[in-house]
Amino acid sequence: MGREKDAKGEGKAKYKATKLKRLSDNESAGAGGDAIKNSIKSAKSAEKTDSGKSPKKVKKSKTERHESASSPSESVKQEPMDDDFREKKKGLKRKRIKDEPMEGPSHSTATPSSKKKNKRHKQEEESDREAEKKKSKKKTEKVNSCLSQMVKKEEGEHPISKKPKRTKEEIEEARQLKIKKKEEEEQSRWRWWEEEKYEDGVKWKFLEHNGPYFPANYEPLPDNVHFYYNGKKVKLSLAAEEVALFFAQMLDHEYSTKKVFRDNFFKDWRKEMTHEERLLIQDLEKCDFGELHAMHKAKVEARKNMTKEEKLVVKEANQKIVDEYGYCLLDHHKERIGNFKIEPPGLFRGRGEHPKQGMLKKRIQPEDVIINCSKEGRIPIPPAGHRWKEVRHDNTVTWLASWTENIQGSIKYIMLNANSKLKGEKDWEKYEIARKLKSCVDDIRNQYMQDLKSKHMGTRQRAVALYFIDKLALRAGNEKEEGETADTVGCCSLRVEHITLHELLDGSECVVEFDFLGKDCIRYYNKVPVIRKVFKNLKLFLENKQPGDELFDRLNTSVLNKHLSSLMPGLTAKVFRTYNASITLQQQLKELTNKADSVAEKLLSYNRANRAVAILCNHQRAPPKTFDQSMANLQAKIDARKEQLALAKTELKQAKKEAKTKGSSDPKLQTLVERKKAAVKRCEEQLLKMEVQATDREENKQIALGTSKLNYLDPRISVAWCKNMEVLVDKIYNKSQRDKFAWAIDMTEADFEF
DNA sequence: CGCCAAACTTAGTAAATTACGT
DNA sequence: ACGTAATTTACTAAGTTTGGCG
Repeated sequence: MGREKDAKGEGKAKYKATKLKRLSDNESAGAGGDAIKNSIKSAKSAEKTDSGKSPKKVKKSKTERHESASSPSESVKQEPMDDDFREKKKGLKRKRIKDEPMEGPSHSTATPSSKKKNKRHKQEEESDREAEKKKSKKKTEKVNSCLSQMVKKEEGEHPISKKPKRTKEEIEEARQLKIKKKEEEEQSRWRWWEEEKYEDGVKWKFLEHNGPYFPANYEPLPDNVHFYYNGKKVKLSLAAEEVALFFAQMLDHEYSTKKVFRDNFFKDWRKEMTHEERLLIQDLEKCDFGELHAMHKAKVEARKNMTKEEKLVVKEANQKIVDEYGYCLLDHHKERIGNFKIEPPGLFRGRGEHPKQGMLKKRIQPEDVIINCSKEGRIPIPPAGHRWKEVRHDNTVTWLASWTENIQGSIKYIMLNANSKLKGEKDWEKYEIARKLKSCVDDIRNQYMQDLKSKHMGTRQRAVALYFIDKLALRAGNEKEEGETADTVGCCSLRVEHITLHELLDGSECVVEFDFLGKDCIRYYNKVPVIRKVFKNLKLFLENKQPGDELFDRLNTSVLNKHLSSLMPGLTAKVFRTYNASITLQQQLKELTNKADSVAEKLLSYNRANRAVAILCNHQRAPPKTFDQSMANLQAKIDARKEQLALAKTELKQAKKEAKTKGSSDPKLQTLVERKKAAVKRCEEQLLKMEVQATDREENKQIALGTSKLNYLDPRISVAWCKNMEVLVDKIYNKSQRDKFAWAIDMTEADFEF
């Protein structure tokens, strides 16, 4: 699929370096920390979608924010490092822990884990290798018989006795079962982090799966549902009807009213029509999808109103699909697949002002799909009457199947779940690289501070960009093809129109005001005091440029990353995000939590530390639909509780008075006093808890914590914190997060330092 | 070396499920 | 027991980085 590439390079105003200014500031660089002090009310783009070319369109409705004028010089505190992760990525071998107690260069923290592991898993103490073999055999069988087992299991239990309330024993039994299941799961978990890594690019030795799951074929409309054109009933061909229904289903959505969306849809829809249909249907405005829309709504409603039994049937059917297609066998271990379903056809909805919104995302056929698996072992069977596009056996990649999507012409992959070895190992490695950056970040910062004074314009641009990436955790910012995607930028692709320089703003000198749309059209708005050298460079970069010109005209991500990797193997722009996120969490946790706090308070602090990171990384969310409502509810509850507390207090006083006057010897009165005291205390605690909750929720209104938790924060920091603070890991990680971070939970001791 | 396809991570939102208060 | 709110999972778009090729 040829993507047309055209006149984009044209506009690059190549900037001639003017004379070099000697700048005299010598503040040191520093990152991460500052942003935290920013007020929580970060600006979610009011006009998330307003991305147009016109300069500064976005800029109007900024929430006034007063940045703390914290000097950028307070750099992140450095901890002594025991880590010496130094060899090149490629030759990385992980030592088998039990065999050789590991002075392994790369994963210093694995050592403590081995100790613990020995403690915890005495049962498996037969020779490691033997156990391995046994396990894998068992697993293989398990995979095959998995479905039947599951069915059996359910039958075995008390088939959830219809309505009758369950007896205490039954509840207890269920609980026991849960515990048992949990243990079983723990037992069968693949502890890949204790195994040796494969050489170089090899990702697996054996891979077997059932191929992707295809969405059901299109069901034609029932006879009583019609499409009308220009007021006349029109029976559409199957293909055209399917696409019409896609549109009808979106009629409630705002974007079905957008011009670009409608135009794209109509154009693509017409491509699906027969010649006759195309002749007839020329104007979208004359199309009446009313009955299709109504049918869809009725279906949704019906689904909602299904009885318990019906829902159970659906659930079981889904489970069956998961059992059959949701797992693969990778090097003798059963692994969950992340996205085993082929994406169903529909109308493309990009984010923000996407030029391709509304285009038809086509149905994928087996003939479009490439399968990747072992040569030996079963090869997935394509759906009846079909064949695969290709079957290949490439063990240097991690995907099981792929296809090319028709909107952008990019490849989509079917890959493993986050709790798999392949994903986990990579994740671990990511954090090790970030920790390595910790050990040399000072040098790198000194270097780019020097480079700010370089006589080469390119070098200075690189230095300023790096300063932003480090201090503000901006993304690298690849260039994008105009017209293919929404107009968003990152660091290297910033344009003149995205920053405003203020010699003096809100009492701070040298303030850079950023306002641009980043990934997913999320607005980045920030006013940041920078060091003078950076400020002066920026002024220089802006000279003789138009708002639409690139700020860093001598720089792109590839230049930047090449430079970075020369400073430290494995270093790229995004490592700074990981590093600054993780180091910020660690530092904030240290600052905010006390061992003496209650669990609720500790968790609030954890959330706050997490939030500091989310703010740094600009992870936003739409305020929940019901936010104001639920906030009001909570407030009402707090008020009610306050009243109750007041009442309890007067009662206590009353009781005390009585106890005093009517002879303090009366034990009944004494216990009454005690009881009232307890009530007051309980009330106070509950009130505090709710107030804490309210604070937490309010502060979180438009901040998304999940993204940083899942992708930027070294889980070992959190696990170590839990150990130190005696907080259950379950309190901060839910089930799937615990699965994803199983490696960290298993290997991390309380003394872990990022 | 620049360009582009490939591969993989990161991202927000919608749907589904579970928890919770009445 | 039931309806609502909160949480979790599913989904897939949108980034970054690498490496091969002309």
